[in-house]
Amino acid sequence: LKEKVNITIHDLAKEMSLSPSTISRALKDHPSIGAKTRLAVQKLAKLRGYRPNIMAVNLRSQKSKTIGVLLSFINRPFNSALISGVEEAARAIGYNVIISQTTDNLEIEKNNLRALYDMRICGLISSLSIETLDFEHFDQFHRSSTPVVFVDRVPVGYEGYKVIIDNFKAGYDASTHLIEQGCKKLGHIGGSIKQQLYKDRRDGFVQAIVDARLPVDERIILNGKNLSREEGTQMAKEILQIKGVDGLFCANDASAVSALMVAKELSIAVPDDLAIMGFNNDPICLVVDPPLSSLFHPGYEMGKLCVKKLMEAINEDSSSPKEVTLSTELKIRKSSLRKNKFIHEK
Amino acid sequence: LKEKVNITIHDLAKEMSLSPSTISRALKDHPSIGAKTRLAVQKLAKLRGYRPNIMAVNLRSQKSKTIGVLLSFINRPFNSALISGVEEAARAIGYNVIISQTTDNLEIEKNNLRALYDMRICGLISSLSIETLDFEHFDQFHRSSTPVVFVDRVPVGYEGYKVIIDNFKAGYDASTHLIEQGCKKLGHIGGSIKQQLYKDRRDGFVQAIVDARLPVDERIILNGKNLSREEGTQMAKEILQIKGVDGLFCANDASAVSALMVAKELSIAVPDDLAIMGFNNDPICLVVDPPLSSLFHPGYEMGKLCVKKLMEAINEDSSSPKEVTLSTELKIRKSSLRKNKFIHEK
DNA sequence: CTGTTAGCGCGTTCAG
DNA sequence: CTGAACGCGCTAACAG
Repeated sequence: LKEKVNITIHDLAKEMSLSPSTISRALKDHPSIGAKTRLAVQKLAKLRGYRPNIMAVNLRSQKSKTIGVLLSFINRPFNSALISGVEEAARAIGYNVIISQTTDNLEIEKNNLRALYDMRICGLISSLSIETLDFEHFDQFHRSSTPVVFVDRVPVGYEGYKVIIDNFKAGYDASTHLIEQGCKKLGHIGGSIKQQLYKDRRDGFVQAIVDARLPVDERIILNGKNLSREEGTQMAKEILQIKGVDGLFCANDASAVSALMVAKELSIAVPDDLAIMGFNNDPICLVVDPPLSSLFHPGYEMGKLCVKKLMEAINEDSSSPKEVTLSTELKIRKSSLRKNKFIHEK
Repeated sequence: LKEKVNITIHDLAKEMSLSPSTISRALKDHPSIGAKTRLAVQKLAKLRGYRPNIMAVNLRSQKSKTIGVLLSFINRPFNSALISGVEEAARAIGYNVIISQTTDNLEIEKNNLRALYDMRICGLISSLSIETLDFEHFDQFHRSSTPVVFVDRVPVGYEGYKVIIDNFKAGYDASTHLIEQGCKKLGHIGGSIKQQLYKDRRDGFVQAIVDARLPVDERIILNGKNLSREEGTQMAKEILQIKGVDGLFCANDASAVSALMVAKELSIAVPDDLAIMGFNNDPICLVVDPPLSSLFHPGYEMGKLCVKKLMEAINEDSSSPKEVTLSTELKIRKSSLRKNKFIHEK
């Protein structure tokens, strides 16, 4: 019943009394094929609804035109924006996208990486799981010359392709903004120091305080594990029980929102008694009350850029730098705005 | 330099002075292979790091162990939760997941569907683009006996696999709740009536009003196009300029949040002067002020269930029904709670 | 300009 | 229990 639903070049060849290779060449505009046969072949192919068998093409060419994406959780605003950018850029140039999530578990990361390797993906885009400290499970790709682009959470000291932001500068800028708004005693809700990017945000934060000749108080500079809503609540409570904290820089928006809520519970006025900054600029920032200041972290653009870098690697185009640092942008909203309060963003 | 990074059964065969077919059989525990050779082969395979070439396996077996997912936008809370569920369930049984987004554009939907077809995916999970009214571009999968599971936005009158919620009931329940809270004049911000699910939500809403012997006022029952934040703002303004509207049921959370903001601008007290209900139970519901009541729409679970249904189709297991309707759940929060205000959810 | 041949790596007949 | 041979569908080298 499911007869000849997928026709092959052999079918066309037989029907036209030509050889399969002629069909193959005609379909891909090979110069050595005459215009009349070429057009005739293409016409019949279209008529019969011919579609090349990609599994055969892959086997033949030893590559798959498929990009693998590996990251912690698909359903997080930053990650899903990243994937969206990857998908759009990849699709536009005829590549497919296979996704894989680690749920921040190293064992799953290893297993899924293996599965992607087995699929013979032509390139990998990955952000490390929070637990990942060594990276030898990525070596299989290097050994088989499959390009890898790391994004966001990247290995320390890695020399290959990277698409990142300047986390130190972002942390510095965020804190400087708080200081400019008159904050004197700054706290920090940070992520796992296993990941360099959280260290960098923290270091930038501390440097800004030092540069402003303000005191650094280690009791209110905390680092968590996964920066969940719950963890944010806990850390905010811990920080806010210290007297006089008037500014708070959080390494993601979820924890910043938690801090906002804790402040509300404790009847601490935001921003007047406590100015708060988040990180990522998740959609959530615009709907909390007061709207949350944050650092725009360009997920979608980073996704598109990852694909671009991957193509440079595949095409062995070394004219561009392997490491790209995108700029973040301070999004100032009410949660941190003590002066010039007329500034208002929808 | 990239010498023998991928070893094949031929390599193993040569090394062990056996034939490739013996290796092949030994590796998959074929009963006709002796225990000693079988174990020896498996040991060497592991030692040499043998990995089957999936492209060859696919070509040989004419199938790919890859599930295609096609939906509007990856970076929307409901969709990314769905994808997350699909990925986890698929990965657990050794399937890969290819994603594809239509950006609610019919032409892109057709093109991407074609790309998925060409990949010879073994099953498709799809939610229709908002523009999609006829579905013949899905026929290619039916013709090639590739199972399709529709989810959420499903074709009208489709007889095959479907994973959905009861949108009529959800709309009815939402409105009934508003009525129970004392609302007398209910407005509705609805989605595109091109999609049955938005019609159903609206119909349920209207039915609840009728059943309560309250008047139905068409001027405050609107249907939009994409239910974006902006559209929500516009429709909310239109509805709230009619006097006496004291309840509002919105077909998604984005538009409900917009309505909340419009109410705030117009100094309309929520919930006392206006009770608001959203739909989907996006994370955003918990952080707006007041917290937004909504209908829990189980994206993650629906994703897992889609994979389950796909497997039933692939295994030709017809013992389960093709259509599954998951139940939604009313999440009552402050935005709609006029009575029993002590109820409180974190 | 076109046809023939060979092989990508695997699984699966059919022989032995 | 094991091996030889074949073909999945396509493309590229080698003829002519």
